[in-house]
Amino acid sequence: MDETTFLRHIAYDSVIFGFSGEKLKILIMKYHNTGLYALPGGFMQRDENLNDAVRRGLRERTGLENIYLEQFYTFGDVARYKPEIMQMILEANGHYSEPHQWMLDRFISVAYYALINYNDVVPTPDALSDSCDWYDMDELPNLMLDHAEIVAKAVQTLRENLERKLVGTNLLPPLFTLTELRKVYEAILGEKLHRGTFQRKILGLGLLQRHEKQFLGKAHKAPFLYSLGD
Amino acid sequence: MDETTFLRHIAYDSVIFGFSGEKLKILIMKYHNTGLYALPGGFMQRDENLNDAVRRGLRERTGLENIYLEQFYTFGDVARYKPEIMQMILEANGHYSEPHQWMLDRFISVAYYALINYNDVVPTPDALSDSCDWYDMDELPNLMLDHAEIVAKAVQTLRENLERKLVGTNLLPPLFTLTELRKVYEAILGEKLHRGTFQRKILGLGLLQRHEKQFLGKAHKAPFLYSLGD
DNA sequence: TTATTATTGTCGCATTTTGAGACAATAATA
DNA sequence: TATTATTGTCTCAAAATGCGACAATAATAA
Repeated sequence: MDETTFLRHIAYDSVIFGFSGEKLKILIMKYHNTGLYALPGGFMQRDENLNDAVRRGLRERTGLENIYLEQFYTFGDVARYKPEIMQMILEANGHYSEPHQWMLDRFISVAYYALINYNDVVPTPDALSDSCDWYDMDELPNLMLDHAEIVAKAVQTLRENLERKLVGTNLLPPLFTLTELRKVYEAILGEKLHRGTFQRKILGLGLLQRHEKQFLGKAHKAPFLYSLGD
Repeated sequence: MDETTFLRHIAYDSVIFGFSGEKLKILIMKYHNTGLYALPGGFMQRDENLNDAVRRGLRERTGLENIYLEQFYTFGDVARYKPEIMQMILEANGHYSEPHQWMLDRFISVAYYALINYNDVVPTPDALSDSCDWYDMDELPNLMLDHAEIVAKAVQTLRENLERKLVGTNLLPPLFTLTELRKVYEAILGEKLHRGTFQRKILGLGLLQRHEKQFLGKAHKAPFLYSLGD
């Protein structure tokens, strides 16, 4: 990780959303011996597309390829330049050496959000952090720098996009029921939706394909499974 | 303009929209002796907020303060790194010296669009360019690098935001008629809108204040003037 | 075998929103 | 005083939405 590999002043942060079946969750990292919580982020290699750098980081953190990813804002205030915080993180990891000094300079951060299937992810911390865990969206720890603001803007953008694209399916397995999809919408929007109306609207888009029924051994009618694309 | 003033690798580009009364227009710059057309852009000072850097550039180019400004995407592909083009621009301006070498490095560009009142702007070129003029949105010259893609994404984002916010008024003077506002919408969306329906919807938002009538000396009923905010 | 339970797919109806034409009002001109 | 072009507003049909209802059904209990 030397300064000739990466572009100076440019970082990215990612808000990684997952859905547990009930609540919307976000992947948060904790740095060694500092008590600092942060969004997963990283730097851009000199010969690498910005989007590819983010995908590379997500792959390392989640093990997943082909993630649904959307860039939503670039944060560039001077106020987010706090070298003493990065210094603290580096020192807590035993990095006092010259090759890391470039990380103490000012950065702007391009922010992305990702939607992934909660169940096929094993969160993996990076070299500087000792954990990488799911947190309920409404029970996040105190995040460093402007990361709380980044999360807020991610949620806002996700809500706006939810009404335009059929995006919620990325938080579910390939086959899902309409009730599961509705619960995703409810978790994102933070409100209950009428079952009949939701069903009519989603099916009316003509974007879902119906498959065989899902028998869960429950004492009631079994729902159909659906997948994206017809 | 030396390399210690600005952050390396970071630029911005702005898509500045104006409305002539009929068509949507964009401000385009032409570089001296090169035949190259480009969006107005610039660099970020080391002690400056990203948004402030863009406002500074807009002020220099249009003379306006308090412009409606929206960040919409950050372009970071390797393919947009073409040092020979910047080299050509610098040489055409007689800048062969070391202090400009940092401009030949790779840049990512944060893109903004601005909505301004066409009538109170005198476009002003910068040091490297010899003109700065309005072009009809559907008659743009060939733009350098990925600037055509930037314009396309700006238009797409503007259309999406048009339905959410009452944003078209920024392209008009403080007082305007509903017909003028409708023509702005039609120019942005690229389609005719029904007069009665448009009027009902806009007034139904309750965001416009009605003022005295506008008498233009035309042989027909005079329209009311409106302003934003009640 | 038959009733019970919980949930699903879908329908119907009232309400709201939207699309499109119509018509009187009116500012200037003929 | 009639004509012209455009405005503000209305009405009616069509489409979309909100919300409850009801039969269907998969498993369990009686």
